[in-house]
Amino acid sequence: MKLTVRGEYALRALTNLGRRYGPHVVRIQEIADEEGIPKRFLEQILNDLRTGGFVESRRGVAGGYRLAKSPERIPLAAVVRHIEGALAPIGCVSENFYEKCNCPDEARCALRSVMKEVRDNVANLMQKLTVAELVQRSHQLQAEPTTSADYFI
Amino acid sequence: MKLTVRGEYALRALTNLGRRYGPHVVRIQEIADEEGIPKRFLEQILNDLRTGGFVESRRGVAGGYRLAKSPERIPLAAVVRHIEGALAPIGCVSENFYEKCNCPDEARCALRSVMKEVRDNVANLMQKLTVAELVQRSHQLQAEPTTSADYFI
DNA sequence: TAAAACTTGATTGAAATGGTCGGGTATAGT
DNA sequence: ACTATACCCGACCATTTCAATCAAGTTTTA
Repeated sequence: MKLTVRGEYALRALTNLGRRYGPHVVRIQEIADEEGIPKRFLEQILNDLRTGGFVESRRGVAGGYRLAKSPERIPLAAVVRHIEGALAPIGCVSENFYEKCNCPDEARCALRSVMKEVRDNVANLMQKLTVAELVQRSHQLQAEPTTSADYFI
Repeated sequence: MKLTVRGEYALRALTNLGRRYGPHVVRIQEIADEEGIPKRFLEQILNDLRTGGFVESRRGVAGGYRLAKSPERIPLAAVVRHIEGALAPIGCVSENFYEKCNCPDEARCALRSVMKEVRDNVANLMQKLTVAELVQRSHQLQAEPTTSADYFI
C-alpha cells in the first residue's frame, strides 16, 4: 500500500513549486537542493510531471519549471495516478487502470466488493487534497513555534 | 498503492476458511483449487498466516487449516499489515512500520501531515472491515440472481 | 509402516525500484 | 556567432521485491 520514492519526490517537488507559484520559473537544481532529491532523478520526475500536464518548463540558460495550473487545481489523486498508477488496492476495482482478476465472477467477488470500498475512500480523499492544501499546511506548520499538540495543554 | 498478489491470496484464503468456519480443518489443496491459487505458493502464505496467529493447522494425513479466531475478530488491516507491511503511503506516517523520511523536520512536513490523513482513513476503514464482512458479502452476492444494479431499474 | 499433509529453507526468473550517464536541444547574454 | 547554462531524452545498471517452485524434512492417521 506504499507510495514509491518517485511519487513522494513528485509531491515534494510540486509542493515546492506551489509555494513559489507565479509566472517565474525555478531551476531543477534549486528544488533538488531544498528537497534533498538527487538532481538527475528529479530531472526525470519533473519531465514526467510535464507530460502529465502538472508543470511546464522553460529551456535554456534562464530555464526551469513552474506549475502549469494553480495549486488548487492539482489534486494529489491525479499526480499519484500519473506517477504511480492505480490508487486501488487490487486491479479489478481500479477505475483508471482496470485489470481483470482471477476470480470466476467479478460481480460476485466479496473481496472485490470490499476493496472497492477502500479504493473509493482513498480516491475521494486524495481527490479533495490538492497541492494548494500542501502549500497551506506547509505555511501553517512553518509559522507554528512548536508542535500543535501544545495548543491543547 | 497496490496490494501484492500474496496479500490478495491471503485474503481469499481467509474468506474461504471463513465460509467454512468451524472445528474441522480444510486441506490446502482444496482451498488452492477453489480459489485458483498455486498450491505451493498458498502453502507458504498459509504458513505465514499461521505465524501471524490468524489460522491454525493440523498436521498429518487428516491435516489442514482453519481460522484461529472467529471471522469478526480478524480485521483486514491486521492481515494486510502482517503479510504486506505498512498501510501508510509513506513510512514516516506508519504507526506499525515507522521509518524516518528525508525531510529535515517531520513535525513541519506538509506532505507528512497530509499523508497521515490518508493513512488514518485507510487504517480505520480496514480495521472495521473483517473476514466476517467478507464472508457475509460472499453469501449475499452468491444469493443474488444477478447484479445489484438491476434492482434500481 | 506407508501415505497424506503440513513445515522449512533455498532457489529462481522476471519485473520493479532507485538511481546514474552521456549526449542532444533550446535560449540568454556577450 | 559563440558559449555557457539548463532542460530533454533514452539507455543503462545494481539491488530488491515478487511470484512461484523445489527438495527434503516432520507429524499424524490408517
